Amino acid sequence: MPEKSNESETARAAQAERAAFTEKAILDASESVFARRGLSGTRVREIAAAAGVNGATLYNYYPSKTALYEAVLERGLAPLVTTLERFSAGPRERESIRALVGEVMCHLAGHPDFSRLVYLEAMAEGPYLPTVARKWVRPLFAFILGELKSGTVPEPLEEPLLPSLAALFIHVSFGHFALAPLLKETLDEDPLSEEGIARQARFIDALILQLFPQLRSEGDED
Amino acid sequence: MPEKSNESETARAAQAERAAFTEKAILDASESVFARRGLSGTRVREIAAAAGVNGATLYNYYPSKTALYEAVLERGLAPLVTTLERFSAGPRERESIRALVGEVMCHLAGHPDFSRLVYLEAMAEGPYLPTVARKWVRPLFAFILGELKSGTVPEPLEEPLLPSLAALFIHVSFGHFALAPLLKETLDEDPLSEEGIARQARFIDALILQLFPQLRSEGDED
Amino acid sequence: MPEKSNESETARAAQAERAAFTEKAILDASESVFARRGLSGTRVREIAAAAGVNGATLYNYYPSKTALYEAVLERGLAPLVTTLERFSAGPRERESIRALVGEVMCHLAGHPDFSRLVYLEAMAEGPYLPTVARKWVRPLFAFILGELKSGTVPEPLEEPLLPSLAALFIHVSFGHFALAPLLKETLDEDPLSEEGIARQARFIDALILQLFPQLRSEGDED
Amino acid sequence: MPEKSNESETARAAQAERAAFTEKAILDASESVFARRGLSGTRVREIAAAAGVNGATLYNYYPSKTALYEAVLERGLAPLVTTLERFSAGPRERESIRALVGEVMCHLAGHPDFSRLVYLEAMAEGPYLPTVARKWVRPLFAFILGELKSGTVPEPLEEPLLPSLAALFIHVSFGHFALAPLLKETLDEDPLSEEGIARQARFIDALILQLFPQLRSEGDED
DNA sequence: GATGAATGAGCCTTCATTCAT
DNA sequence: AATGAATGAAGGCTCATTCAT
Repeated sequence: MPEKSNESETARAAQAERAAFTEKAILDASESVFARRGLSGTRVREIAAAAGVNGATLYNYYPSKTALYEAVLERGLAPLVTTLERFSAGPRERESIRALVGEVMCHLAGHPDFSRLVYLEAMAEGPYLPTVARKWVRPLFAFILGELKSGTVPEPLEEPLLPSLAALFIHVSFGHFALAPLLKETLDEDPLSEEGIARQARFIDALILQLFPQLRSEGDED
Repeated sequence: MPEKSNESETARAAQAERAAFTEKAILDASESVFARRGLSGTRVREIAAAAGVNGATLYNYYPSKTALYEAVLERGLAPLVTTLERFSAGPRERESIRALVGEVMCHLAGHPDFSRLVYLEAMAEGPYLPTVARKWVRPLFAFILGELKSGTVPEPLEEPLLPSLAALFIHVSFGHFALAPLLKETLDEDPLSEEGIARQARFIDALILQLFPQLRSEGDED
Repeated sequence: MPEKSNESETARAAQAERAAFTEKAILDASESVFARRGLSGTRVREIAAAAGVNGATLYNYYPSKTALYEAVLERGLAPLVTTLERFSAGPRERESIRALVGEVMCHLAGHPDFSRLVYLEAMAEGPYLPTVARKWVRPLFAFILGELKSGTVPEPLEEPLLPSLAALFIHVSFGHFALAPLLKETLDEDPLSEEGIARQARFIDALILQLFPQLRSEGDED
Repeated sequence: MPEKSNESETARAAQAERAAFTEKAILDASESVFARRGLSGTRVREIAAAAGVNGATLYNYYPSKTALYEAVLERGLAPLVTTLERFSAGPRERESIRALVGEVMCHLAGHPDFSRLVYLEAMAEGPYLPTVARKWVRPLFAFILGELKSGTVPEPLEEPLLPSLAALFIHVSFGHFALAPLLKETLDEDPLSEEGIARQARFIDALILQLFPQLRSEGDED
């Protein structure tokens, strides 16, 4: 009996591991396909093929295509939210924005398809847009605007333009990933390569320094 | 007899006018729906409903949903291409970029859905992406980079970052329209309102001035 | 006033002539297309194109595709029925069957598509099949069987096989036209050419002579 | 474990059997409907209904209506081709034609709809006509004509009429099935009944004997 | 847990038909 | 009489989803 119990325990553990593996494959495949085709444009069979499983297997993990989409969205959003909360709760330093944008870029580098999901959802005016706005964009804007007001914004960027300035940071970070295929087709290099992402990160840094000259220190200028 | 000829001519003209009206309605509706749902995500019946015609009527004007999509893309792209050609052929002036971006923003204001189409096509890595890149983005980058190299770029923006700088102009113009629903949900105003578009145009202007201080003159500063 | 009357009379006559011309074009086109595609398989636009008129024009002459089909069927059937009636009413002669088959072949030569219509209708078990059977095939069989019984049928063709013998005449006449495309593809000549039709007529003649030796006379044997 | 393996093997076999059953039902239903309505005239929903499955299920087995049509054609044609090849390779005997026609009639009796398919395809001048001609009719004619030339053909059937004589065998075999509905409507019995088919076979036999008197032996005459 | 078979709903497209001119 | 524009009703085919194994 105990052996049997052991056996079944071992078997159960193996099965659980296998299930976890399958689930991750499904989520990864979903993220990739949803990012390219959108919710209504993706076919579950395409996801299944990309995940290497049968179409029916998806339904052992998620009750519907929509639920799968929500899971992908949630998985991509959560770390960003956490990061932002950490920054918001932490002490304000002169270059908080630079640091935050750096971390965000780093996260997006690991999930390069997630940006597209957000853009797709925005453009489709989809049902998850309010959630994304509430959980992520609104706090982000609050953080940035808080920084900006407490800092000194250079003359030409008057007060009413500050939201556009905040949005700028989304454009150059998320937008870089969203537009990547177009840029790749235009320039002769892949914006999603390590090199390309690093360069965009440096660009954002330089942009910030040029926009807020008071942030410059000796270390930035070499 | 001349009356009869006149009659039938008039009748034919009236019919042609009606057809032109219907075709424009179809194109406008298509632009709007495609921009929200993408090519594969839109249902022709939704376009037909938005255009106020029967689903079958679409096929009297365009042979397929795809052909309709291409027509919308072409209609949105052509004026931009023309504008860019005019600027490229014309004399270089100090603030050519400002002027060009201004005109582009103005065109986009009239076709606020077109930007989304471009983003969707980019994210889907669709079959028309190469065309968009070749006809529009590549010349645009050539123009901007030509300006930048001839002008003086401030220190932090070193040479390898120039493509990112060029892309910045797409992000703040097209990106503004593409992300509009998300911004609307986040801020409490519509980025697509006349006011919102004007403000973004002013922001771009200010951004340019801050990035290229040598462009500043007395007129810009008040 | 009288002139005007004359004018309008002339005009009316011209219009009537034109209408008659159009109607014949429509019927001819219909016969050709129906014979190839069947009732449900033909598209009215194809008929219209073949007739050189607009699709809507058909409806000025016939209320529906079905009505057009009936008209074609009737037009092809009527002369055959008339011919058969003439033979049935006329005096019996030794080679009545030979003469009748000859006339039928002659009519079919002028309407080579009509045979296919009959075959299509038969194979589809269409709604006009009973009509065709009643008006044409039943009287035809009655005539042939009347001849056969009055004549002497050679030994191997016993009584119960007589219907098959009657059907044989349909097979070699109508069937020749119906199968023409297959025969053309198989042999290297067109069974619908004048030469091809004449040869089949001769074949039928020879067949009859071989089946009913007592019909032979000196004239047939050279 | 072996039981489990057995179980799953059994299960898989059962599933395969079920699939084979469904596929046969689909093919049978297709043959029946195509034979009546032709390729363009049949609705896949009608086939599905006749096969007792959902319309979408058809596409689990065949990628398109056209592919289904081709499969039906192939299934009907293959045995005939095989039979003919056997006869062509085998020794020539006096009554080869009689025997071949007998076997063909026997096969057609089992697939009474197939003849109509061939006729429909011929009349429509469809895209599969060349295939049918090349694989079946051409070899058949070659066989028959080979027999005829080696044998003695009676006087009235001169050389140039031999192709018509070969075609006669198609008319009386395939044509019997194709025209069956019309004959049924005309006579008062079903040509597709066992009795009807047997009688037509006997008729063909008698026909041959009457056309080629030298084939007669004592056995045939009683 | 995983899968092949099956299906109802829906999508793009075509068709026969109508109507204003 | 003739036609271009418009449409309701399918038609072929796909898709997300279910179920038995």
